[in-house]
Amino acid sequence: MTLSARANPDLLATLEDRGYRVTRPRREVVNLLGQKQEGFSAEEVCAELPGVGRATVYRSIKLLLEAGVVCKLMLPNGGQKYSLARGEHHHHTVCVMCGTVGEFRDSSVERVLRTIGADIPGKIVGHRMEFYITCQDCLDTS
Amino acid sequence: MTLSARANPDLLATLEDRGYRVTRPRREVVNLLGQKQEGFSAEEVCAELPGVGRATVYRSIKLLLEAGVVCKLMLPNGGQKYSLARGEHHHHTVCVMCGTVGEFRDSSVERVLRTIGADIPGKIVGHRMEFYITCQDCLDTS
DNA sequence: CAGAAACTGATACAGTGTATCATGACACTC
DNA sequence: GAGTGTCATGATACACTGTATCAGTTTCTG
Ligand SMILES: [Zn+2]
Ligand SMILES: [Zn+2]
Ligand SMILES: [Zn+2]
Ligand SMILES: [Zn+2]
Repeated sequence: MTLSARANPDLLATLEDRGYRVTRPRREVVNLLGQKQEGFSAEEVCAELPGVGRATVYRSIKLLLEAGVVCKLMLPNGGQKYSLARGEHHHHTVCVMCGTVGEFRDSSVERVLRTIGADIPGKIVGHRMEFYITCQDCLDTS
Repeated sequence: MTLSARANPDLLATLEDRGYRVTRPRREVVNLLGQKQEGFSAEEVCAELPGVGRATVYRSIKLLLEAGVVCKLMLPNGGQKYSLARGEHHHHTVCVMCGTVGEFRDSSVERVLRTIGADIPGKIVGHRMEFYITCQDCLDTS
């Protein structure tokens, strides 16, 4: 298994490559996300970018999601967070105490998932997997 | 892997055992859910039970969730559905076309997940996993 | 049957995301 | 560098799912 740490992709270039215009609001969103090492919520981004409309923040995140450079995480309570996708297919851990997001890759999971997928009737179009944890910091603090 | 098919638990008895009162609204909710073989949304239940208040429907589903006899599913778009939990730990498939929910168990996944969990710093408190599919019916129809 | 405790449901609220649409900014050509 | 078509913005309103409140009702226990 790989606990990740790798360089951020150039989010702005990703948008440009996909034919979207480079605008001030998009630059601001993308710059902010580029700093964020942990997961973030859309509202959090809105709050930190008062110069960018809420709708635009949501739209930008959606574009980045579709481009595959941002991923969406589901929390146990139904909430959602986002996280930069640095590189290849991976999955996430979320601390249920503090919300910190981690990332990991594991080829054996993917292999098992492929095996299961072969037994499921119909066509697999994707999968989701998250670990809910109490992170070391939260364990230490309590 | 096991593609499931098994008897429904007695939902009402589950609530009773947990010290909750047996009331008409709860009976109605529980009876309806007992029929539902596929996933369902909370609003769908509300619509089918005009004699039960919306809040009560949500509250009842929450109690059944906590009791572990109902599970929550996350859809790719962030939506949520629920499904009866017939028996032991399992995971779900959701058709992205028609929304039909399936269920499967697989011990090798769980084994791999335990292995990964051992490498993740912190304490694992749960996990989530869903397959998104296009089901056979939807494939046939298109 | 009486009383305490739990439950209900109408309503209002909260959180997250989307639709609308008039206005403004971008990129490209000349 | 100005002109122009198209795309993007953001204020607002809306949609959806779930929760908080609270007066009034039902259930259970004794
Ligand atoms: Zn995977
Ligand atoms: Zn933590
Ligand atoms: Zn289907
Ligand atoms: Zn599992």
